[in-house]
Amino acid sequence: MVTMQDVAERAGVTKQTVSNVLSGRVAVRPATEARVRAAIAELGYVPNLVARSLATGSTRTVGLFVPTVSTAFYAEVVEEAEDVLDAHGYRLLLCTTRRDGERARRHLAGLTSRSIDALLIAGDQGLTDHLPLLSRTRFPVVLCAWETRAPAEFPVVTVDYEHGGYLAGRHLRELGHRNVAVLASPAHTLRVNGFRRAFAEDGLDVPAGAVHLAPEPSFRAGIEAARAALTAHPSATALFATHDVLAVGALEAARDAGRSIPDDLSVVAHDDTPEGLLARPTLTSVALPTREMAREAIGLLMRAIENTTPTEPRPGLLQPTLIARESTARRG
Amino acid sequence: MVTMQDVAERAGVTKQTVSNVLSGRVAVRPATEARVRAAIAELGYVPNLVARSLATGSTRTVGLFVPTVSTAFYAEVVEEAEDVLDAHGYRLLLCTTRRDGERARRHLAGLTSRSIDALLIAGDQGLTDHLPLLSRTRFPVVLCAWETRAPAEFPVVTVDYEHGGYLAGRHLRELGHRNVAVLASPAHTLRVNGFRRAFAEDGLDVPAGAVHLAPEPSFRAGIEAARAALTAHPSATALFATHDVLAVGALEAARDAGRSIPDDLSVVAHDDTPEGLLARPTLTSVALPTREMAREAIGLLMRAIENTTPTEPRPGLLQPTLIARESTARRG
DNA sequence: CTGAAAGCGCTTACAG
DNA sequence: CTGAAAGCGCTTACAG
Repeated sequence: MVTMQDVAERAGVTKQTVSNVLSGRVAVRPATEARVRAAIAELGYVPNLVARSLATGSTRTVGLFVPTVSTAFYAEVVEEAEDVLDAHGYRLLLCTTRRDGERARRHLAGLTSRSIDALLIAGDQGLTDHLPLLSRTRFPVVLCAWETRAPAEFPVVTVDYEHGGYLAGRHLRELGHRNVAVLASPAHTLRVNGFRRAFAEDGLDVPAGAVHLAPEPSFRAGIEAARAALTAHPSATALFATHDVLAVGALEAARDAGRSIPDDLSVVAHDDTPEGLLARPTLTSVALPTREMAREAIGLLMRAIENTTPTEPRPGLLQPTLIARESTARRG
Repeated sequence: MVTMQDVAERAGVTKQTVSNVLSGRVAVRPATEARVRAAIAELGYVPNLVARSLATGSTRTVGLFVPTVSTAFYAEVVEEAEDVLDAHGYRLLLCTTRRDGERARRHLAGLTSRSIDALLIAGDQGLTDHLPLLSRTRFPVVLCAWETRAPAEFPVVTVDYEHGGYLAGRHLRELGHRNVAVLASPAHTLRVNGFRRAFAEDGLDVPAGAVHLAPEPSFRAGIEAARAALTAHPSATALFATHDVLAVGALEAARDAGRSIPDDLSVVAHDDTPEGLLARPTLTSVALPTREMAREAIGLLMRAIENTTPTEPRPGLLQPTLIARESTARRG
C-alpha cells in the first residue's frame, strides 16, 4: 500500500510536509502543495486512519448502544444519530444489546480499548446495572431515551415520559371517561404515573388493580393483557396502553370481546409507531420527539469531544405530544 | 493511561513478554504469566486496540452497508450480522445509505482507509453505480439481498427473487385466478418476471399493461397503484403486490372500492413483513430467509478474512417460501 | 522461555 | 515555509 512516505518521495519533500498539506494546520507554499497533491493523485494515496488514530488519540468513531434496531423508534434513533455523525465526519460503531444484560456488559467492557471517541446509550433496558463499567472511561458518554433513574454522572437527553402518560390521561378525561384500565409494560411506570396524575387532577383514582402488566411489548402480550383487563373491568370505557403494539393487541382483543372501538371502548396508546397508523381504527397515541432527541444527544457528544469543556448543564426533557386519531371518542 | 510497558515494569519483565501472555502465541513460564496477569489486574490495563491494529493490520471491524434500518428486513439483516460478528469477536461499523447514491459513494470512498477488515453490502439501491470504487480494495467484499445484476467480481449471497414471484403466481393459479394485476416497485422486475412465468406455465399471459408501478414501497404508493389497477382492470380477481407494504395499501384501496378481501379480490404479497401480519385480513406473502442470508454472507466474509484462501465458489441462491394467510382465496 | 530491535504509518512540537 | 526527531502502543521475527 502507498504511504505518506511514498507520496513525499514522489513530490520531493518529506512526509511531514505531506502531513501538513493534508491537515492544513501548517501553511505550505502553493507550489509545494501542488506537487504534493499531484503525487497523492498519481499514487492514489489514502491516509491510513489507524495510524492517524494512534498518533492523535482520536478514531473519529462514536459508539451507539440500542436495545434493538427492529422497532421504528430505535431505527430512527440510529438513522438520526448517523446523520449527525456523518455531518461531523464521524463514523458509527453499532451495538444492539437485545435487552441482554450480559451481552451489554461484554460490549461495554470492550469499549475501553480506545476504539471510540464517545458513546451514546439509547434505552435503558438491561444496561443500568452495568453503567458503573463506564465510570472511569476517558471518553464522553451520553444517555438517551432513558426511562428509569439514570446515574447522575452522565448527561441524559430524554423524553418526559411522565408527561406522555399525563397527556394520554388528560385526553381520556376530556372525552369524559372516568372508568379506565391500563395495559403497561413493566418498564413504563413513569407513563402510568403520569396517566394517573391526569385523573387525580379531577379527583379520580386509577387503582393499582386497574393496571395490567404485559411482560413484553408485543402484539400477543397486548391481546392477553387486554383480555384480562376487559374481563376484570367490564365497565371500563377506555384503555390506556403504554405502547402502540400493546394497543394493537388490545384492538384485537376488544373485537373478540364484541366491543367496538371507539364507540364501546376508547383506546389511547403511547409512542405513535407506524403500526398504530396501520391499525384499524387508527390509534390515538402519544408521539415522541425521537429525531430531536437523537440529534440533541449526539450534538451534546460532539461538543463534548470537540470542546473538551466541562460537561454542559444537564439538558432538559423533550416533550411528547398527543395525536388524536380514530381509536378514542367521547364516552358514549 | 496504562500501557503494556507499565504492566511490564510492574511485573518485572519486558513488554514483549506481556504481549506474549496476552496473545498466547508464545508460551510463557507459568510463574511469569501469573505475575503479568496480576500486574494487568492491579493496574487495570486494557490493550490499546488502535495500536494493535496498526501493528497487525487488522481492526477486527466489519463494515455493513444497508439502505435503511427502518424496515423489518434490514433490521434483521443488521441484527443477524451483528450476532455472527460478535461470535467471531468482530465489531460492526454501520452505514445506512438511505438509497442515496451520493451518500453511498462518499462512505464507500472513506472505506479505503484501513479501518475495516471486510465489507458486507446489503441491498443494491443506489449502490450498483459506485461499486467500481471497491474494485481495488484490499479487504473482502460480499454482496447480499442483491436483486439486480451484480458485478461478477464480488460474491453475492441473495434470495431467488424470481422464484418468490413465481410462488406468488403459482399460488394464485392454484386458486383458479386467471385475470390478475400487479403492483410493483421499479426495482422488483425479477419478482414480476417470476410471477409471469407461473402464469405462462399455464399458457396465460400477464400483459405489461397489467403491471402498475409504485414509485416507492410505501402504504400511500400502494393505495395509488391499487386504485389505478382496480380502475384499469375491474375484472381482475387477484392482485400481486411485490411488497407487503404495497399490499397493505392495496387492502385499503380495495375497501374504498367496495371490494371485500379475499371474497371479491385476492391479494398476495412479497417479503412477509410484520405489517402483513398486523393487516386485516392478514396477508398471504412470500417469506424471505433473511437471517439465513445474513448469516451466510457474514460467514463468507469471516472465512475470507481468516483463511485468506482464494474466493469460494459463488454461493447459491436462498429459497423463499409462500405463507398462505387470509388475503387470498379460491376465485369466487 | 525471555529480551533487544525494528517497524506499523501517522502527527506533533521544534529547529532552522 | 520545510526538515529532522521523537513518539503514539502495540506486534513480529530473531537472538540468546
